[in-house]
Order: sequence, then C-alpha cells, then structure tokens
Amino acid sequence: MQIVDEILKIKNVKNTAVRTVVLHHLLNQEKAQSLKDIENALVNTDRSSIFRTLKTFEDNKVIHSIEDGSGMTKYAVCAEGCNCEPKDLHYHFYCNNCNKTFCLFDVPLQNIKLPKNFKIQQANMVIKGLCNNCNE
Amino acid sequence: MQIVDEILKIKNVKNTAVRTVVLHHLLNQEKAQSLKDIENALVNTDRSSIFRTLKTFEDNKVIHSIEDGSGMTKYAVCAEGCNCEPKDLHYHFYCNNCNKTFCLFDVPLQNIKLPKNFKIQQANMVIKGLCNNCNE
DNA sequence: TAATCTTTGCAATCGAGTTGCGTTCCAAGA
DNA sequence: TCTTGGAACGCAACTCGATTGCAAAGATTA
Repeated sequence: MQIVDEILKIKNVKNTAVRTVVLHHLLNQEKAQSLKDIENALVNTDRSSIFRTLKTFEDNKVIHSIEDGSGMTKYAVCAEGCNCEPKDLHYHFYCNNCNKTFCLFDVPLQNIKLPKNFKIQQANMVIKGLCNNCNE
Repeated sequence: MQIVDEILKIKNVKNTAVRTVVLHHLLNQEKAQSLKDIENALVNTDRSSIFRTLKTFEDNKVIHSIEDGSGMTKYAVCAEGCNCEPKDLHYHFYCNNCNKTFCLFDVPLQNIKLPKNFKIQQANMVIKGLCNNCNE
C-alpha cells in the first residue's frame, strides 16, 4: 500500500478510501481495466465513485485511458515519469479472443509525419489480434 | 451513381435504395461519418436501416470503421483494393477542435514489432490534435 | 402466382457513461 | 474541542449511441 500512497503524493492527489482501493487494484493488473472490471472486483464500492476516481486519476496523470474498440474505455496506470504527452505514448494490444488489453511499453512509436499544418496532441494506438496466450 | 453500383458489384453487395444513398453520401465526404452524421444528412431514411447497412458494408469491406475516441464510431469508404488487412491499415486523425476525423492515407504505417507470439489482425490508429483548418 | 428470403421502418431495449443531490467525511480555523 | 466549508461518497436517475424484435414491404425463385 505504500506504493499507492507514494504515487498519489507524487501526482498531488489526495488519498481517500476509494482512491486507495482503485489504484491498488489497477496496479495489480497485467491488463488495462474497464470501469466494469473494477466495479466487479471492488464489489462494495459504488460505480459513480469509481468513475469519478478514474476521472481524477486521469486528470492528474496517474492513469491513462485507452479506447480499444471494445466499447468500454480501459484504464491503466501510467509508467513512472509519464505525463501522457505524445512522447510518452505507447501502443496498446487488444486480444480479439480473450478481450484483454495490454500496454506495449517496449514497442517504440514511430515518428509520424503528419500532413502540413496538422498538430499532434495525443494519440490512441490500438493493435488488435491474438495475444501470446490465445495464439494457438 | 454508377460508381456506387460498381463498388457494390465488386464487393458482392446487393444494391438497394438505402444502400445506394448511404454509400453515395459516404463517397462525398472528406471526413469519416458517424451514424448520426448520416442520419442527419439522409433525413427520410431510418436510423436502424442505416445502421444495418453500415454493418453490411463493413462485413463486406466496402467501408471501415474508426473508433476515434469521440464516443461515436465513424465510417469511411475503403480505398480501392482495400481488404482491411494490416497492410491496408492507415492512421486516422481526429481534430480536437472541429471533431472531424480524417483518413491519413499518405502516412505509412510502420512495421510494428510485437512481443513474441503476438499476432496482429487489425489495428485502430488514431492521432488526435489540431487539423490544418484549426491549427491557428 | 405462390412461397420464401431479404430489406426496411418503427418502437423498444440495452448498456456504458454521466450527473444531481443529499449525506458523510475531513481538515482548517475559531 | 466545536464549528464550518469544501471535497468525496453513495444512490438513483438520466443521457445517448448502439442494437434488436417484429411486422410490413419488397425482391427473388420455383
């Protein structure tokens, strides 16, 4: 739990009961979590409280959200030092079979050459296919 | 209208009244369209008919869908010869200001090196920022 | 023409996300 | 310690894009 405290302190987010359990849960997942995933895991915590907690975390760069095309926004803890700027972006991998969403921190994002006068602010890169567990 | 007929014929999709107007509309747009966009443009065509038409088009690779994070799935006509396979993928650009979604056909997709045993099937690449009209 | 399958339009439903509001909690100041 | 104001919480209701059930209309085949 001291990691949770530490992260919240660094990101300047006040620690509360809900925030603690939500962040603790997120830290213990290998795959990005949807609101429903978290709701199911934390049975006695209210959905809207979790929702507002996720918003707070996102606003304060504790976590980042991923639109993986599953219809549910997924959330994952930002890597240390991440400010969710273009340089901090990474690919996500969505498994079409087990529906898990992974952060691919090790796959570098190419330097994208946009058309003239287009300006990048964020990006949402999702590769879909089969993960190592589901690929035969 | 003969382009519409031609595309549907090539993609093996039976031509109907709704399909004609939907595809014709999509062909005349510079930006990807949401179901609502199409609904608003084709006032006397039913939403569910448009919806089912889009599904049919997508199943038959007439169009592809884009999850741009706006909460609404967008649709755009596939380029000639597109089979919506990884090699046919392209980046999309979502303008945070005017909310338009563009297909960036000219920006090549890098060859992504996935972790061992991961297999790519599709991808949804969305870059967000300001388009040329909105970038000052 | 009759039988059958497909497409369409309408209405209802689903579900993720979001919000309003009253209550509870907490921290700062009196 | 008590008071007070703001933040967080829990509950219920609501929004809105997506989807489906069903019957009518249209197209296709025998």
